[in-house]
Amino acid sequence: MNTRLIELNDDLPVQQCSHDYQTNCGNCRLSSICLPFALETSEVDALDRIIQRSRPLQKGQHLYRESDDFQSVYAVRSGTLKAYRTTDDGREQVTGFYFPGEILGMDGISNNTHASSAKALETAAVCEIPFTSLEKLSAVIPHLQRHFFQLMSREIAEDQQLITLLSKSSADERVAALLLSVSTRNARRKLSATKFRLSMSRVDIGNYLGLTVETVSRVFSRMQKLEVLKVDNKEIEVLDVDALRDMANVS
Amino acid sequence: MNTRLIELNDDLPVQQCSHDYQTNCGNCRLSSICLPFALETSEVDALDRIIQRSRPLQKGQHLYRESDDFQSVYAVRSGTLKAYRTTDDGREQVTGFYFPGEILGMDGISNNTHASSAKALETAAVCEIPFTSLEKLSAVIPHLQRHFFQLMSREIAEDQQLITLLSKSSADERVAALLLSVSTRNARRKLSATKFRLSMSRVDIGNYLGLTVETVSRVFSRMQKLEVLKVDNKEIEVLDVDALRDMANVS
DNA sequence: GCTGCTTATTGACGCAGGTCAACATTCGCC
DNA sequence: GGCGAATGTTGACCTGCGTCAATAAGCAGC
Repeated sequence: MNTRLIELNDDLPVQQCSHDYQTNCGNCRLSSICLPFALETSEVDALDRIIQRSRPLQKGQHLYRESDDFQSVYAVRSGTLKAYRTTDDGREQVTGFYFPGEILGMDGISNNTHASSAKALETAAVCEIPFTSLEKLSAVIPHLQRHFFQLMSREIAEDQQLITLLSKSSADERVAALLLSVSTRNARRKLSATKFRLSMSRVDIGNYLGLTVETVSRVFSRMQKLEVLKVDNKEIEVLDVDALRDMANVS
Repeated sequence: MNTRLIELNDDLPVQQCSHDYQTNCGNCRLSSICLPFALETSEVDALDRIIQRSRPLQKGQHLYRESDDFQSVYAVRSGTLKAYRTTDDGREQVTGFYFPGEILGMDGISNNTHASSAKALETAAVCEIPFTSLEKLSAVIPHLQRHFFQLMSREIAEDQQLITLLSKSSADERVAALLLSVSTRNARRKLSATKFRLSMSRVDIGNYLGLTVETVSRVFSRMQKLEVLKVDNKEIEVLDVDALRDMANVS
C-alpha cells in the first residue's frame, strides 16, 4: 500500500480556489507556529525546496490511512483534519484534531507505516514534508533537528494530557477542556478566542473525549443554561471564560 | 530547579550491589532493545562516551520530577519505573511504566522542562543520556537520529493506544491489555511471557488504566475464577493466553 | 422550493464501575 | 518475630453516563 501522493478525486473539476499555491515558508503567515524562530533565510529556503504543496483536500478526503506506507509528515495550511485509529473490533478512536500551523503524521515514523488515518473535516490544504529529506536537512540545520524533536515531544506531552483527561475527568470537564484547547489554538492564530465555529461534529467530539454524542449534547445544553456558552449548532460563543476554566479544573 | 544529577539519598550506606557499573553499550545485553541495530562499533563507542551511569535508585526515589529542568533522557538498565503527572487539582495520573531497555524522559524535550515525574517502583538502574550531546551525535550518525525519531514516534503511537483503551474499553479489557503488554515486553527481554511479578501496585495499575483499586482487584479475582490467571499477590501466571487475548479484544 | 439523509437534541431507564466500609494480608522496621 | 502501616480483597449500595427511542433541525441534490 502506498499513498505517498495526496489522494485526490480526479472527477472534480479543477477549480480555481482561494488557496494560494504560491505561498512558501518565507512568506507564510503560519510560519511562526510551524517553524523554529531561529532559522535563517537560507535555511528556510532549503526547507522550502523539499516541501510539496498540492491541491486542497475536500471535506471527507483522506490525507493518509492507517497502515499506509509512511513517507511524509504534513503541516496544515488551512482547514481542519482529524486523526483516528480503528480498533481491532472495528470501532474508531479519534486521537487528535489538527488546525492550521500544526503538524501531523509523526506517529508513522516508528514503523514506516502510519499508525492512524487522517481525514479532512472541511476543505483543507497541507504542506507535505517528505521525511527522508527532512532527516537529511535536520542533520545539517541543528535548529531544525531540535525543532522536530520538540514537535514530537509536544505531541507526546499533549497525548499524556488527553490520557489524564480520559482517565480522571467527568463529562463536563472533558468538554470544557476541549473548548479551551480550541480557544487557545485559535488565539495563537490571531483568531477570536471566544467566538468560533467547531469544524468537527458532535460524534467526533464525543469519540475524541470518550463520551457518547448524547452526553456531549447534554453538556452543551447544560453549559448554555448556565450561561457559560452560547451554542448555535457548530457556532460557539464563550460567555464566561472563567466559569469554563473552573469546569475544566485548570488555573 | 535543576536535578540533572540523579537524586540520591546520601544517608544510605554505599552498598556494594549486584548492578554492574562497568557495563557499556557494547556489551550490554539490552542493547538490542535500546539501540539501533545498524550502529557500527565506533559509533557505539561514541555513544558510550556521552552516557553517564550512576548508582541505582532505591524504590520510591525520583529520577526526575515534573517541572524539573530537562537535561537528559534515560534508558532503564534494571528495575521498573513509573512516569506520572499531577493534575491541577492534585490528582495523579500514571502515564507509563518503563522496563529494562526502554527509554523515558522524552516528554521533556519540548519545553526544556519535564512534563512528568519518574519514580522507581523497585531498585532500578538507568543510563543517563544528556540530550544536547545526543543531539550533536545524532547530527553525525544518521542511524542514531533516525532511531530517536523512531523512539519518540513509538511513544506517540503507544500513548494513542492507551487513549483508545481509556476511551473505549471495559475494565476487563483494560486489565487484560496491560497484562498482555507486560507479557510481550518480558518476552522481548527473554523472560517468561506467562509467569512474572508485577512490580507496580494495584493502585498504580488502576491509576494508569483509569480504574479504582477495587475494580482492578475484582477483575483479577474474576480472571482467576475463570482460570485465565493464577494470581498470588504480585505474582501472576497466565494460564490461558488466548482467553486473555479475547478479553483484551485483540487478534 | 421539496425530499431524503445526516446530525443534533431531549427524555426515560439501566448498568458498569465508583464509593464507602469492613476485613485480610503483606511488608518494613525495631 | 512482633507491631503498625500500607496494600489488597470483598460486599453493599449509588450514580454518571451509556443505551434506546422519538423528535427536531441542517443540508445536499434535484
